[in-house]
Amino acid sequence: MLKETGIEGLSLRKLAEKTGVSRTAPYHHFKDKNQLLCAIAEQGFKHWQHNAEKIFNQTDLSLKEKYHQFFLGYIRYAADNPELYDLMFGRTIWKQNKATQNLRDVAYPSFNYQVQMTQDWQQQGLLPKGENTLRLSQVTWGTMHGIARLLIDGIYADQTHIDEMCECAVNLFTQGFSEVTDAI
Amino acid sequence: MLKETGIEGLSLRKLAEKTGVSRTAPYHHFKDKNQLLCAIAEQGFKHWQHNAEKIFNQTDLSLKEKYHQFFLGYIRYAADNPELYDLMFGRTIWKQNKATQNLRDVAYPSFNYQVQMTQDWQQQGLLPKGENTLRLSQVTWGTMHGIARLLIDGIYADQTHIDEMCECAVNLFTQGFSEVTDAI
DNA sequence: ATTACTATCTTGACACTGTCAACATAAGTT
DNA sequence: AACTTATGTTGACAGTGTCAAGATAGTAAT
Repeated sequence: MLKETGIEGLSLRKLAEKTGVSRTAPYHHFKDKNQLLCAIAEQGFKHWQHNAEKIFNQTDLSLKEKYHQFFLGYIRYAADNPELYDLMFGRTIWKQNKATQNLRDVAYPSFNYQVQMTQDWQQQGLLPKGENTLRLSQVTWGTMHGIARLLIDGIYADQTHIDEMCECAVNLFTQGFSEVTDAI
Repeated sequence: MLKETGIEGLSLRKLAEKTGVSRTAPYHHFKDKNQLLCAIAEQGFKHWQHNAEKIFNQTDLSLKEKYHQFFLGYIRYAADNPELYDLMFGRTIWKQNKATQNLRDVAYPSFNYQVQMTQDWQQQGLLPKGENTLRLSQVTWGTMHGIARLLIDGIYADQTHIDEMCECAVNLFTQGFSEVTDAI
C-alpha cells in the first residue's frame, strides 16, 4: 500500500478495510499511526543494511570500484523504493523526534557504520586524510542523500542520470586517490 | 503560521480563523490548498534568488571564498527557514507534478542559474573541467540539498556543524584549484 | 472445571481536515 | 439603473486519526 498510494495516501482505515478488518483493529498492534510507520521504516533499515553488507563483501573489486558500487547501490535502493526511503530518512518520522526507540536502535548503528566506513576509506587513502572523519562522512552521505531526494522528488534529475551522477560524485571525492594501490 | 506549526500543521481552516474570516474565504483567492503552498514557495524562490545574487555581487572575495559563501549561504538559508525550504524543494509540491505553472516559471530559471554558475566555475578552474557540467551541478547541488535536508530533518547533523561541513564540502570539490589564481 | 486474564476485534463517537454548492453583499463598470 | 465581478458567508459531505466501551475467544491459574 505504501508503494501504491505513497506515504501520504496511506490511511489506517483503508489499510484495515483492505485487510478485511475493522478501522480500529490496528490500534491493538500499534499504538499510533506513527508507530506503524516507524515499524515499516525499521524493516527498511534492516533490509538496506543487508544490502550494503553484500556490496562490501564482494571481493573481486578494487577499493574505488567498491566505493562506487556502494554509492550506486545507495542511490538505486532509494530510487527503487522511493516511499520507503522517504519514510526512513524523511521528516515524517525524524522531524520533532517522532522516531520510536526501536527504530533508533536500528537506525543509529546504520549511521555509525557509515562513519566507520569513511574512516577506513580515509586510512586506505581513498578519501582525503586531512578532513575530519565525522564531517567528511556527513558531507559524503549528504551527497548521496541529496541526490536520492532529488531523484525521488523528481527535481532537476531523473532516473536516466543515475549512473553518470554517481560516477561524477565518486570522481570528485576520490580525486587524490592513486590508482596504484588498486594493483596491490 | 508555516513557521509556527510547520507544513503539516498548516490548515486552511485555522488560517482563515486566525485571519478572522470564514473557512471557505481562501478559496476565492486560491483554487486549492496546493495553490496556496505553491504561491508561498514561489515567494521563497524569489527571496532566495535575491539572496544568492547578493553573495555573487560581493567583489572583495576570491573565487573560492565566494563559492564558499554561496555554499554556506544556501545551507544557512535552509536552516533558517526549514519549513519554507521544505516547501520549495520537498515532495509536497514536486512529487507527482503538483507544481503550479507560476512556480515552475520561477523555479526552473533558478535551477538553470545553478548550472550556469557551475559552468563558469569550471571555466575558471575552481571546479574540475573534465566533468560534464550538468552532472557536476547535479552532484554539487545534491550535496547542498542533502546537507540541508539532514539538518532540517534533524538526522545525523545539527546546526553547530554547519560551518565545518560546508568547509569540508568546498574543500572536496575544489581540491585541484590552485590558490595562485586567487592572488591575481 | 471454573475462574481470571489477556489478546484481539467490534461499533459508536468526536474533532479535525479539504472542498463543493448555494447564497449574500458590496464595489465597480457599462 | 442594470449587470458583472470580487469577496464573503453558512451548510453539507466524505475522509482522517483516535478514544471509549463493550464483545469474544483463547490461555493460564486455581
